[in-house]
Order: sequence, then structure tokens, then C-alpha cells
Amino acid sequence: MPAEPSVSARAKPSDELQAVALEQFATRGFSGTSLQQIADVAGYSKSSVLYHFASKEALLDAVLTPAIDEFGRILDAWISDASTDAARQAFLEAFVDLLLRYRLEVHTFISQGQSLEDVPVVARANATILRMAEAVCPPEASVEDRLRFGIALGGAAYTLTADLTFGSGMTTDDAATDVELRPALVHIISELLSPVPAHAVPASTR
Amino acid sequence: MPAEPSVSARAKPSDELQAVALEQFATRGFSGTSLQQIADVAGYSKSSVLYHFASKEALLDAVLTPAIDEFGRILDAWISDASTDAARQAFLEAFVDLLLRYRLEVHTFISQGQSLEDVPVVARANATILRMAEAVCPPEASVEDRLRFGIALGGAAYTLTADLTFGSGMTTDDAATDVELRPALVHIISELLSPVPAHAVPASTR
DNA sequence: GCAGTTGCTGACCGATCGGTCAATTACCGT
DNA sequence: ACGGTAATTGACCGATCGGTCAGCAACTGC
Repeated sequence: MPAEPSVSARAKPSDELQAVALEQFATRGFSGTSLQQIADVAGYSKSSVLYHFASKEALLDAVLTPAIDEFGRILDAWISDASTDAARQAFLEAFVDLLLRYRLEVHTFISQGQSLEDVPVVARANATILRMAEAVCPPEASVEDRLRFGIALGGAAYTLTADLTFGSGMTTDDAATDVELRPALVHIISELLSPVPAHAVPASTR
Repeated sequence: MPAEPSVSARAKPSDELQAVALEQFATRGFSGTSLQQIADVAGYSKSSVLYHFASKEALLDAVLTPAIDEFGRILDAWISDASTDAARQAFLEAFVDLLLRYRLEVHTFISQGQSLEDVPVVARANATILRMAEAVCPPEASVEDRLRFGIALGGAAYTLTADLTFGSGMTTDDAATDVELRPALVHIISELLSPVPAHAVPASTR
């Protein structure tokens, strides 16, 4: 047997390192995380980290690229589509799924997008977020509408990784809580991004 | 004339340093900001910074303490009060004023509260936020209600300092935009924290 | 058996980190 | 004129930073 087929074998070293690095970047911050820390947590030497990734910045790039790529993908799908209400709803759900699946990545470039703006992948992320803002808020949108978008985005990124979590852990990647989180997130974000007027909320939701 | 009375004289050095440090901490992060950077921007030497503040952490403490103190103050005022709707509304407006006035401080310990949790002043901030969460969300609150609180908090902290600002600068401390921001923020946060049912919003607000 | 590749490591490098210290300057009341 | 205090600084310290490099196993194809 040349390679272990399905028995949950040791993941590829570069994947382990990316996972560890992502967690550290999200919690300690990029500049607050040293290559030595990543190596220690992952059980490698610092040299090994730099063998798999050309630099600390390249490691950040590798870690964030999948999330930002998919983000751009679902955003483009929505923009190219006719802007029906159904398409908007589909995008919103895809966006929430993205938030849940890539919560650490999102948190990383939401909360550090300013300080890391000269890192190419983060610049792409910022540009994509700006595109989404333009797509969500029509050019003549009010200050309040823009505020709503920012709060939905930053709030989701913050809450999904807040470790204190105000009572019960939603940061643990427990799939069971995620299925509880998803509809609530869709509801809240939909409410934030929709012009308030008369939201038909069935009284049963409370 | 022993001291310049009102002519906008040079601010006290320690105040200048605090202002510069706060801006750097909020934008580059605490660990991403070096004492040398602060000294350079403020026009002092690194030694001078350490003359006015015993350590980098003491500087962070001095910078954040006023905001967290006032935060605790308005929260206690609300909690001790009978929980009438009027008191809740008053707290909410005081809270929004606090967000606007101390936006950089809030952003700092919201987005770095995890990595700096062993810094005393940040620990106090985290504890106060937790107290507010318990005050806002009754113990039996649903996951969605807790989500709403987190999104309101993290979203406001993020949006008020997001430099991209999705179209128009709300990060510039322009008092004119602040008076435009305040009612919108009160409205959105009130909407997020209020159990949805029937929010009496006069139609004129839109 | 042996060259080549892959994965990994310790030793090392210059730069920068937060922080200490002694010296210097400026200003104060007397 | 003078002693004392406050403010500021450069020189310096050990530690750690991101990164380079040569070497060492282990496995490969031949």
C-alpha cells in the first residue's frame, strides 16, 4: 500500500502548519504570531515551517487564499445574475455558509485588513469586500444603510470567533451548533441588509 | 504668564504619546506597534516614551482605562436602575455615545481582547462586556438573541473604524458626520437588541 | 550499491524588539 | 548663584524576530 487510503492518517505537514498558523493568526494576530510559535504548536522546527512556506507572509497567503477565492466566486455569481430577490437570498445563504466555514479566515482579514493591506491576498480581500459593499448598497444608499452593511459584516466576523461567546460556545467547531447558528445568522443578516420597511416576521420565530 | 491659558498650546507630552499610541494600537495592533514607531510618529525618542510610561503595557493601560471606566459606569447606572424601557433607552444612547467618543479604544479591545486577555485593563474590559451581555440577554435568551448582541457590539466596533468605510469616510473624526451617525447607530443597535416584535419606529426615519 | 530527491533540522545572521541606565539639558524656587 | 527636579536622550543589554544555509536522514529509481 503506497499511501494510506482513508484511515485518518497524519495530515500532510503543510496542511497541519496551515491549520496551526490560521488559528494563531486569528487569535494572536499576524504580527503577534511568530514562526517559532507556529512551529512549536505544530511540533516542527522553525526551519521546517520555512521549508514548506517561503516566508511568513507566504504562509498567510496560503492560509487566506481559499477563503477569499470562494468569496469572490459567490459574489461574482450573484452580481452576474439578474438581481432577483431569489438570487439575493441565495447569495445571502451562500455568504453565511462561507462565514461559518471560513470563520477564522474571515476574522483574520476583517480585523487585520488595515494593518495587512499591503499583503496581496489581503488587498484582494479588501477589494472584494468593497465590491460586495457596492453590490449590496446602491450608490445612493443612506449612511444608515452603509452602517448596516458594515455592522453585519464586522459583527458576524467578530461574533463567530469571540471566545467568550456571551454564554455558550459558538466558537467550537461543533457542527451541531453550526446548524443552529446558520438560520439565525441568515435571519439577522437578512434583516440588516434589507431595507427595514415591513419585515414579515412570523410571530412564531420568538 | 506662567502657563498658556487657552491658546491651543502644545499638549502635554504624555497626552500626545497616548494619542499616537492609541491610533497605532487600533490600526496596527498592539503587538504590531513598536515603541520606536510611537516615538517616531510623536516626535520623541523611544527613551522618552519609556520615561512617561513604565512599559509598553502600561501605555496600553493608560490609553484604554478611561474608556473602560466610563463603560463600566454607564453599565452600572443601567443595571442598578429599575429596568424600565426608558432606562434601557437611556443606556442605549449613552452606549452609542461611548462608542462614538471612544471608537479607537473600543476597537482596540474588541478586536484584540483575546490576545491581550492577560493585560489587566483588557481583562476588565472583557469582564464588563460579559456583564453587559448578561444584562442585555436574559439567561434563557436564544442563540439568535446572543448572536444579535455580539453582532451589534462587534459590528459597531468594526464599522466605526473601518477605513475603507464602504463609500464615505465615517472614520474621520468629523463631528458633522458623527451627528449623522448617532441616530442611525441608535436605531440599528436598538433594533438588534430589542426582541423584534413591534418596534415603534416613526415612518419619518426612513 | 549509489546518485537524486524530499523532508527536516541546528547553527547562524543582521535587525529589531522592550527595557535599563547614566549623562545631559532646562527650568524651578530660593 | 545654586541645588533640585523634571524631561529628554544615546548608548547599551539580552532576547527574539524573520530568514539563510549547510548538512543529515530516509526513501526513491536505476
